[in-house]
Amino acid sequence: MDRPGYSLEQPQPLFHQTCNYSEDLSALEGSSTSQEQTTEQNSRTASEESCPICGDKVSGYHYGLLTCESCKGFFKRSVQNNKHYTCAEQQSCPMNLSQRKRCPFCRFQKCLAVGMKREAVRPDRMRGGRNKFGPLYRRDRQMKRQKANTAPYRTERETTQTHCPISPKDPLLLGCHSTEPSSSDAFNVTYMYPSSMGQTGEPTPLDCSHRVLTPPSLPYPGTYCSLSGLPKEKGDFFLSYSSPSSQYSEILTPKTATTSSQSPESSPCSTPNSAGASFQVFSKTPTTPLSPHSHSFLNQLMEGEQDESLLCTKVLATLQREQANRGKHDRLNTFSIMCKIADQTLFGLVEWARNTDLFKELKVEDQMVLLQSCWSELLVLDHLCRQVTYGKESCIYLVTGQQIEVATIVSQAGVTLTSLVSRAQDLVAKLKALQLDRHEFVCLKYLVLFNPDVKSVQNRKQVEQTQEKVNRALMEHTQRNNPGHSDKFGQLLLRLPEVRSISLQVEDYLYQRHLLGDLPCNSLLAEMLHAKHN
DNA sequence: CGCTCAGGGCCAGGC
DNA sequence: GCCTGGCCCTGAGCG
Repeated sequence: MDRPGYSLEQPQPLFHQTCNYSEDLSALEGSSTSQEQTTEQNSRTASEESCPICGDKVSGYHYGLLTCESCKGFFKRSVQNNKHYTCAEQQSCPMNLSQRKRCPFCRFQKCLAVGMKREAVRPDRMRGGRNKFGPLYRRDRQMKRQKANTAPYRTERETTQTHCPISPKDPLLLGCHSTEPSSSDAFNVTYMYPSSMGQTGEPTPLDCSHRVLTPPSLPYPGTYCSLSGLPKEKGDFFLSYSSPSSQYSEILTPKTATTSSQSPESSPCSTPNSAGASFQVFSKTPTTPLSPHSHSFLNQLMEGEQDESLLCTKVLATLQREQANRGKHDRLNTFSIMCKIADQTLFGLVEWARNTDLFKELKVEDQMVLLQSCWSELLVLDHLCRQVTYGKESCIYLVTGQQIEVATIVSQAGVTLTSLVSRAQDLVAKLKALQLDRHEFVCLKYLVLFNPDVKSVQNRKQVEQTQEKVNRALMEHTQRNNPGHSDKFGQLLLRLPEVRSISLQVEDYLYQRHLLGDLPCNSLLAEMLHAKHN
């Protein structure tokens, strides 16, 4: 499962990515005033940084982040002219100075993936002035200045010890610099770090310059690390996802089809599509051209896909913040960490849904009831897809890039959890056998989301029509791309009741833990559980 | 009120 | 004829 740009031989520690824009700034010297220094630092910062899309020289902030002049122009033209590109390859074309012109599709996807904002392109084409991101740009600069000012300290830390700003004993968040597992480890977890982590693990809103996004999210294996906080008692372990402390109502309500002024990419939690690369492992991506209709519709469905590396970055950053805010003796236990991870993932899924054009066409009330109905199924589907994509047969692959041996979980978890794990693994095996590809996975997500059978949906017909449309697209896609496997479409649909069943079991399990007071309050996960049980 | 700087327009060059 | 990308213009916001 080699992936371009990632060495399997030389695992790098977490947060090893350095921020090249600031490394040498500490060496600034002379008699300049602090203000002059700042200006100089800023100009050097901008001029020395490379464009996160193509690596060219950055010319300033454009549409949300520091980019080169050419990507600025490309992005502007693409948005202004409402371009719809297609990729002749596997939607994972290399993007650099010499190859950026080859595939506008991948270039545009990367623009979105690194955080360029469509809404920063003015619909009225008015010239001049400042956009609404001004304050963000300023904050970004301030943070970079801070990084620049602390460069010597940071560099020293990087080379002497862990790169993790929090407790070096933190089992889940610690970079695996310790090469030997602690003897008290309950589980050994193979760490596979994302390359896109910032130095501090705190992604700044606009600072995408130190991210390596495409090929994205291609973690590399690290050394073994411990999960010393793992269950002392059976059942103190939960398998899948996590979410942030944001309030559900806040997340869901602001956007409607007509009032939304933000494009999908504007959301701090949206993770625009670069899934093409994330799914390279399938390599069974369409080789037969689709009909223009289903091709464009499928592409539309794919557009809002989350980028795994960004999600990973966000989840890790949230976990680190959480741990950093806690005392040395107040560490999150494993179950809480898993809940946080699930909470973050769920947050990302809600963002995904909210940002899809089809979903935005629904009334907010319908959006809410649909999400409240299917959130756990989306989580399960997401988990399954991650396993199909990255997971080894005997391991559970977490969104954080970590792997946990199934046997270890089974040996230490309670009955319910063991059952959940094995059911999920069975389903993973079936999906692997079916050679699920990313288009199919996305269609399944839509089918789960647009469920006309949900009670109290007001515009049932609209939901039904969307589901039918996706259904048709999925059927056409599977028929075209699997001529020798005429029943793939039916087989895929047959997996959905299993997903549903597992998700109900997950909900029950979580609710039980919630009643025991194990579930972190103030989480989207808890809110969703409450919404359903009320 | 002048300066900054990010978005828009223009246009030569390349394909 | 379309796309690219470098350069310049514009003007809101800030000090």
